[in-house]
Amino acid sequence: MGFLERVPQLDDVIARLECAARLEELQSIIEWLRDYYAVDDMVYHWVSSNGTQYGCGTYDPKWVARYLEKGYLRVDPVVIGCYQRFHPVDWKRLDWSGKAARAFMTDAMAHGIGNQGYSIPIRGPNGQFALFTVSHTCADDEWARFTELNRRDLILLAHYFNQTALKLEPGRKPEATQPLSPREVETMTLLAVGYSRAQVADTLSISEHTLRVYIESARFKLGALNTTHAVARAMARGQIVV
Amino acid sequence: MGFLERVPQLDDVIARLECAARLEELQSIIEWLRDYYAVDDMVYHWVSSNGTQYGCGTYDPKWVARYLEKGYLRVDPVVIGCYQRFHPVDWKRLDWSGKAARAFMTDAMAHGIGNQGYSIPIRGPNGQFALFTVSHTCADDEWARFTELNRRDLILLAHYFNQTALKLEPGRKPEATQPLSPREVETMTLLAVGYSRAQVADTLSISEHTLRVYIESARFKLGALNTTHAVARAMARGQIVV
DNA sequence: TACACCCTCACCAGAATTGGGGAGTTGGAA
DNA sequence: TTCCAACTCCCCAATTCTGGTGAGGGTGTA
Repeated sequence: MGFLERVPQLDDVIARLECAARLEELQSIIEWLRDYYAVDDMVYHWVSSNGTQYGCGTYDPKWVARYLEKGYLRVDPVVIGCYQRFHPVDWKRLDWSGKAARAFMTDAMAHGIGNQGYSIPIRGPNGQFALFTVSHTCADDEWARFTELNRRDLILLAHYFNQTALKLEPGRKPEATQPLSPREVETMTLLAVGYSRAQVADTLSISEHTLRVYIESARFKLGALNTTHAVARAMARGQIVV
Repeated sequence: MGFLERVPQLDDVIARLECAARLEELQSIIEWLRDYYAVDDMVYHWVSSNGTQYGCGTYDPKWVARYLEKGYLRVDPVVIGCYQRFHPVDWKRLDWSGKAARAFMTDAMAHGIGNQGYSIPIRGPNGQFALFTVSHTCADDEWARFTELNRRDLILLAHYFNQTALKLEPGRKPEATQPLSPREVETMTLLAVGYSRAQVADTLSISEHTLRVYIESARFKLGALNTTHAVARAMARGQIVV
């Protein structure tokens, strides 16, 4: 029935990804894929809401170390650009203006990063954000052909890499997200869309005193220091929909 | 090179999706897919951050109307469950306890919704959230075989449906996201992690007066009514990373 | 050279939020 | 039944936030 049932190699890779019991295994899989596609580099990089980072890929370790040391995460136009969009994006279409971005690019080039790149952003609840990137050194038209041909492979691979990485994420369980009660959810939601406490209380037809109890209890459950923090956490954890 | 280059039918559907110039075309494509996979129903449903909803699919219009009228969006365990996870999920694995959920299920059954279902959540920045769902009436083992076989097709289709829907979304352009200055980003970020204004000013080594200017200007740029709203918007739009 | 934007600082008064208390009802779960 | 969690209401005082206006120096672009 399925479109894809006749592609044993994709099946194999996905099966290997799904069976992986340790994050280290992803490294060998991604190296295999790099060779299969005959590109310079292939990288899966994931950032969770609490700042945890994990990555596997074929970048020069020196470049990875420098990237972390320099805090390039907040400069890299690939990360910034992908953070704000959903679709796979060619590096050429990103915003490389700005002093910091250009300095970053020359530094990357000096460390052997290819002039072409294609990155697939992946998002999940709890502010999860991951990138699956392919990079290469070649001419524009050759790169266009490559991405056109392999886009769908890469989307699927990005998805399964992320699935496996999330499954194996070590610091996942401790975040025992305490569920909010319906009233607390309503309260947080209305606060997140700009209502003042008085307006929220009015909207929910309860007294402002009662409302404060909800804010307090939600704040406690979310481990937040103040109302703004509580709303931010509730959003980041996907407990409210704004 | 690519794993998938030999699957012309998937190419065709994706090409049709990418060429679509109007949301109505998605409807005929999804009907075609429903027939191709020989399932009861197939639905793409998307909710944007401003509450806009869009859907196309093969559900009975009466059920869709009832769903909207009853506000089932906030009751439906499929939506609630998928909102908090990233991976495709079988309906059987969702939490159907709770009075509201059970009432919803019997109502859905009465409207001819299948007993089996498989939903793929899709997420983007700006709180975008979409669901691609396949539903059918059959036995558990038959359904397990179906999902096992077609999971990857469905992931790709979900992706391309979402891509097209976002591209065609009418209320998308007006959201001219005004970029925040570095200081404004720092301010919003620190507020989002629970710092008080005094703490933020201290951390940034500026006076609290200055800090207020940033908050005010960020609030203005974000079109926010207060600080909490500004932080929520900055987060939802991916302008700060918490 | 303008112009625009960013960063920095200041004043003031009113409005809103916050941190502690305590207490009663309801409905579902053990 | 008993217990717990959720929902509702109330007081008070200190702290914090908000809204408006003004002003100077730096940097980069047109």
